[in-house]
Amino acid sequence: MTLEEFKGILRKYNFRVTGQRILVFETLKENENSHLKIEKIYQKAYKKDNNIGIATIYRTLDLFLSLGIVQKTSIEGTYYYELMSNKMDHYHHHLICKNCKKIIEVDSDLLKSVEEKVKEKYDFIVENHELIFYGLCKKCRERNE
Amino acid sequence: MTLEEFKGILRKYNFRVTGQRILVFETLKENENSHLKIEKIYQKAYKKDNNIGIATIYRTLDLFLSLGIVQKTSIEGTYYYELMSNKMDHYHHHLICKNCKKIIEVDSDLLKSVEEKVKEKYDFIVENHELIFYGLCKKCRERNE
DNA sequence: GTCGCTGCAAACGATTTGCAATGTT
DNA sequence: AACATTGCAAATCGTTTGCAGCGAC
Repeated sequence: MTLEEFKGILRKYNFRVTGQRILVFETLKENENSHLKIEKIYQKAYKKDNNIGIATIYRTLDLFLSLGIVQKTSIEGTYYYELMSNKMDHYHHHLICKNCKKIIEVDSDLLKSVEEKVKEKYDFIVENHELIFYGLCKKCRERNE
Repeated sequence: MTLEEFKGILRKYNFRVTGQRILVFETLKENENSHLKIEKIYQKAYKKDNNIGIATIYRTLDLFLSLGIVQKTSIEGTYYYELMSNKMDHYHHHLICKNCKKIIEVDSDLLKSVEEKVKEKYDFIVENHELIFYGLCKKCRERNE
């Protein structure tokens, strides 16, 4: 999503294009492959404009969520935010390294066959899922040898 | 896990068998197939003994967690507790119905082949995982027809 | 009798809210 | 000019902590 597309979404729904909203958008954009907690987003935004308040970060992220601009993921009790990309609509998995805590994004559809089994066995139709694998990434395995 | 086995675990590690610990254990035991938030556990325990304080619930659940008596799962920003059963050690999935919010436990190992793919593609070794499917259970589909 | 455990209330951290000032339209 | 948005500080919520008294051993 480009900055202009982003502004377009705000205008389309009659929300104002403010400096703070652009700031938060750009912060997320610059960290497109990370997963940031609210506090981290606030710190990064604050560095660029030390006038922004944390309440604005909360309100802005809530707005972005309701407009489908960001996606939020709950991992071990805290929420992480990332810009929505179209690939992640249904297929959204994370690998979390126990050691370095890095969060790796997985974008392929690993679960099609699993969802079919769930339908058969539990008569439950899956619309979305959240899958987190905990383990060790390559680097951390090598470091521990 | 029986009450006597539970007391055995406490004694084994030199923790005292108190009325409150038994109360929390029994509350979890009576709701073996549900997933309860802290607040709910407190309410249920409070009904049986309106002298118990919520701080005790927090401390007791922390203790149970460290002793492997309960398992806690983070779902959409809050933690849910349930008595540990041996089947759930590695294979622990949940189906959450969007409509009735019921949480259905899945105990079969659906992900063996997926974990192999993760190893190949991301060079990441999975030690544990948390999988949540969001969708519609049978009852809610019928109700909405 | 010792000391681990508990209830209470105060403290804490994360999030939300009310409101006057500001910025976008 | 109208009013949506913001920063600030106070309020609120869930969780943790310190401590005196109680209860298990």
